[in-house]
Amino acid sequence: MKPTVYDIAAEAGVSLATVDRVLNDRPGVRQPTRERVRAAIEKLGFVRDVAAANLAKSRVYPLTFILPNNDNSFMQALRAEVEAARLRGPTERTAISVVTVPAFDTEALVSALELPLAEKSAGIAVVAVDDSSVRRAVDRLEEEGIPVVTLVSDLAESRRTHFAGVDNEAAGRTAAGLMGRFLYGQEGAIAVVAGSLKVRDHRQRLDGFMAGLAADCPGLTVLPVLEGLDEPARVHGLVSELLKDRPDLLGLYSLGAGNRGLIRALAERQEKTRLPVVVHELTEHTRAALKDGLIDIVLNQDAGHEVRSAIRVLKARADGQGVIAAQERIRLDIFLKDNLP
Amino acid sequence: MKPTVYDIAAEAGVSLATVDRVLNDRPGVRQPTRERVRAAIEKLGFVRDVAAANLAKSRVYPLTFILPNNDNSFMQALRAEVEAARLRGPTERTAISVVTVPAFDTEALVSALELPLAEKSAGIAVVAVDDSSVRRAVDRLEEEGIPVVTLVSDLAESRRTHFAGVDNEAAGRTAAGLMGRFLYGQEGAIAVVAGSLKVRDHRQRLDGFMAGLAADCPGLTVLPVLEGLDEPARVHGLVSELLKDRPDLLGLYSLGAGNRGLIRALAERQEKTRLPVVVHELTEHTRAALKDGLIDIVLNQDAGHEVRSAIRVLKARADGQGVIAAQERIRLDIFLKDNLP
DNA sequence: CTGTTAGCGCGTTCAC
DNA sequence: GTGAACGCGCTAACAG
Repeated sequence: MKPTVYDIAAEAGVSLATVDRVLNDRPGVRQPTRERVRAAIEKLGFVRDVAAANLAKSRVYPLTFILPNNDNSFMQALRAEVEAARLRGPTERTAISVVTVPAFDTEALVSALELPLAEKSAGIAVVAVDDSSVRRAVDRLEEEGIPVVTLVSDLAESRRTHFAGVDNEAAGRTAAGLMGRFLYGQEGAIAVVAGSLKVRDHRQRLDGFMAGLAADCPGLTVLPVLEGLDEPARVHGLVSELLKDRPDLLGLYSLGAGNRGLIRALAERQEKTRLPVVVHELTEHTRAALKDGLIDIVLNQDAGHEVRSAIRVLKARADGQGVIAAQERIRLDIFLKDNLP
Repeated sequence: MKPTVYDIAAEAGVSLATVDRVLNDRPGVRQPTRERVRAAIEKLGFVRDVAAANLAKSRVYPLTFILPNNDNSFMQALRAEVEAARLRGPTERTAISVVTVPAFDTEALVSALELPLAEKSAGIAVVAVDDSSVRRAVDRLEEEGIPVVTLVSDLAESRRTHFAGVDNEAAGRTAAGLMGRFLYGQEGAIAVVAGSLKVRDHRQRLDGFMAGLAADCPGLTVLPVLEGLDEPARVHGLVSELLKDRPDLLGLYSLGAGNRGLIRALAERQEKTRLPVVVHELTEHTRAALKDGLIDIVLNQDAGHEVRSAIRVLKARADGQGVIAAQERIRLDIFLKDNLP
């Protein structure tokens, strides 16, 4: 039989309450007594039943998700996943509240991270904007003992507990690796479309892509990066022009959003020569374009996994438990038309 | 406040025990009473607290994993993951027992699936061999109410509750899609190395590969399949010979195990021409070969995810709960040297 | 058929 | 400092 607190109490010759105090690191126990209890726990191999503890405490984990109000498909999907998780709250003992802030608005983000708001939470998940004021706000929360998980976009050098997102530099390198193999031996130019290079994940993807290309594909050069601001119309304009101006283009890597515009431009393209295209995020539009053969590869991060992972990590941190590291690693999904979910 | 069984009892004007009987579909309640309770549950939006129920029942889920004794890296990893899950048992209320059977031995598998053994289990996970006697054994267990999850390798047309593994046909198609893009426009032969085509997953991968190639790559043909029986030495011999005989070979797809031998043969290869290689399963050896540039792509299934998923599904089925479908989908991981975990 | 009651393993007042 | 006793939401005997 698994030992319980009773067994510990008996073994240590103390009462339940004392065992409980030691278990939860609360004051009111003399050092020697504390040691005796510790020894008993060790000796019997006691592992506390978190479910029972939560029942006794009627514990719910009040969690706060701070999300930007971007309206691209990915952020919509992310918000939908958070909402789905919120609805599962009763079953999972979570009470999730969602705070929406204007995209890329550092000040708004910082005030959402202010202590008074956060204090009611057992943990916070935030799509970070990489800025020193945000970093300070996050660090302060961690110092106060409120665990923070960055979601999708990380915060460099901060004390956040965990990052639930993909390695964007690796994503860029992977795009380069694929592109290089698709265009093996050829010489010429590749175009890159980004949302904005002020956003950390886009920057990282670009860095990874450039590094990968430089290392493995001597013949390929990259045209000046087009910034489409993640807006379909703008992306459409930029890419249309590009395709017209550079009929010799060898490949295209889109590392931001707004791919609806890119796909439209590709569909309108006149030349029927081969043009390998790699984009990010699986949406209704990129899925269709993949099937139609307009694009070759979609690199994706699973928003559902990211949200569920953030919740698991926050809950675990909230009561000092460990997590299964491999389970919390967000992978870079690579989709061809052949392995769509 | 979330309604509890007490609230239901009060609302329906019955006692706790009656509510409990209705909740658990146990006999001893007249139809009208049953209806009243049902109505109360509906009205108050009661959701039962599984954790509390499990606590009251001191429930543990006795789970049985039936695994083959193959000694290739993947099966070793799978067994290690099951062992890790077994050790987590106390925390997750599971009691996992492992039964090891000789690989590809249908009879041994069937007797492991016999009722007497299975009866002590709340659920069974099995690496299936696709055979009608196995199917019958599995179907009988399901009829008896013991949920069965197939792991890694599925059982066609059976009643198993769930398959925790990748879509192998999609994997084959994906290999073809990548190979076709790597070799765009070229004409010539590709070689395929399998373990044994008697194994369902290998067969499916091959079918997918052939179909994909036929559909998208008119210039590429496939040489007669080499069967390496998943043994490194044998694979080494076959591939060495192949590379010698066919210096014009365009690409190589290895859909089985024993890749240690394949990698050795590649390392010994004289010609320095390009030879795209796609293999399955990320192991110590394939990882190293990926880094060294001997192989280009590793298609992988995450054994840890498969095991954890099987456990979640079996637990959920055991008490009639649902699962988050997206979470239980085992994806095909595609690794380049650039996105290794 | 239905109701009463005592736990499951743990946390938390309160007294002592 | 320490302990006894009750309750969290639910199940399982045992009565009635």
